[in-house]
Amino acid sequence: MSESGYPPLRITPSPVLRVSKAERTKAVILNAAIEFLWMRPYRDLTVAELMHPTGLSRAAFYQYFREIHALMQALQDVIQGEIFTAAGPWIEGVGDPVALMKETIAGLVSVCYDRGPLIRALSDAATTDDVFEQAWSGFLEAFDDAATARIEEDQRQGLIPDFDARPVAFALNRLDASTLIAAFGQHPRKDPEPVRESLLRIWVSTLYGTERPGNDSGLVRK
Amino acid sequence: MSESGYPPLRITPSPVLRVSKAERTKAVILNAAIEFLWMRPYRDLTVAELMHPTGLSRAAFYQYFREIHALMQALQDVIQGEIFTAAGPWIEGVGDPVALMKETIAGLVSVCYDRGPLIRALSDAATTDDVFEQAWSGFLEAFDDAATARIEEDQRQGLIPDFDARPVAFALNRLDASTLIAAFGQHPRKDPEPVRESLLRIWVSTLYGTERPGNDSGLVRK
DNA sequence: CCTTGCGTATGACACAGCGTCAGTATAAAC
DNA sequence: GTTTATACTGACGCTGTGTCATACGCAAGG
Repeated sequence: MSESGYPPLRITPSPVLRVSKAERTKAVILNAAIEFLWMRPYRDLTVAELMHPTGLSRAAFYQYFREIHALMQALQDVIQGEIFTAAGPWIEGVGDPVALMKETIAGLVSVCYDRGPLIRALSDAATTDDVFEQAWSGFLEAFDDAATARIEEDQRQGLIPDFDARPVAFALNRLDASTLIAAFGQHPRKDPEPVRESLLRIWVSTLYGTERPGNDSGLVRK
Repeated sequence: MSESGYPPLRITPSPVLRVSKAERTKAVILNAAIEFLWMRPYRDLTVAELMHPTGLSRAAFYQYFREIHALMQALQDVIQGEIFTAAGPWIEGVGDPVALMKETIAGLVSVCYDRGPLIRALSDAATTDDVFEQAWSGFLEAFDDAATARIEEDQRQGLIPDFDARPVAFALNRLDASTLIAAFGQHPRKDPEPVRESLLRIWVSTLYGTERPGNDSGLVRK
């Protein structure tokens, strides 16, 4: 996991040749935004301040993004991918669901620790524009769908008790999002280990029953 | 619970006589804000639009509030009280902790349903100003302290398994806050019943163990 | 009935940030 | 080296903020 003080992400538009100037400049702006949002909150982001370190004019920004939320959208696209990937094991995996859960939570905590302030910026930006708010909650809802499906599947297999899956999935996803953002969204970030343990405890207790002693849950999926 | 379409809260400065004009005018502004935020998001709130229905000028606003976040602070003070009261049973109560939990969650869901859009406005406003952000997270942290103390007390009595209480309390509080705001923060609000059930399920499974059949948990506090 | 005084309210101002546009510079194509 | 397309810019008008100096209105005192 990256140390505080340096932004952990860098947009590089195709390492191999033949990239239009436009694409390169867009990446420059995106990286300036990442740099900015790594150290300072979204509310301080203005087009002028964003563009200053690039040496380009304020107006140049509008060549590449219709407005600041379009830039946030681009940032979301990048981070969204990382998060989906991290969540993969429990969502799609086969085998002991508690072990998969463990893996997924660990991955989520790791990504959110590494990207914390950026993710917080996305979440903050979502409250300031109705279109981008849609995009952000669309992202969260995609998780609701996935978790709901996973829970219902495990209910069919008798691994999870019978309850209305969607609102529980909804609540558990909000739990993750807001806990991770609150814990890692600003400097200094909290210690990730207790966060990981708590989230794991809550998910596992809620879905697969409480207090499993060993590493092996005794449950197997599929 | 109040029906959608009408703001559920009204500031009335001392029903009995002898109230300065200043206090009355302040209440007028506060009520205008409540009315506004009941139907429209925080991002649309401007001083001009806020003051228009009061018949007063924009400048008059600054006689009563240094800026818009001071008004939000005043709103927070009102709502914070309601929420603390609702949470009382589990935080301070004596007896079966699962029953108390049930009561507390029901109270929280009820208040947040009734005040949903206003609470969301507070939470949105918190991202746009560093001073008010402090105030809002101070409110949440007060809950962390209370829940941590409650969990540790129940751990001492052997009602809750031994784990690091604070991060779990932290996570469960973020769970409540963000789930309730996401569910009831805009029109149309979600059906409160499934939300209540899910939150209860998660809290109880995590703290007092899973799957208690009857109404009586068999546990007793104190 | 007319002043005086104080609390309340206002129009007008300077400032910050946004998004646009007509026009200029620069790179690419030939 | 000229033409053409692309990238970039300064300057403008607009919306919203927060702060003045000034005006209003109404009670108490002359």
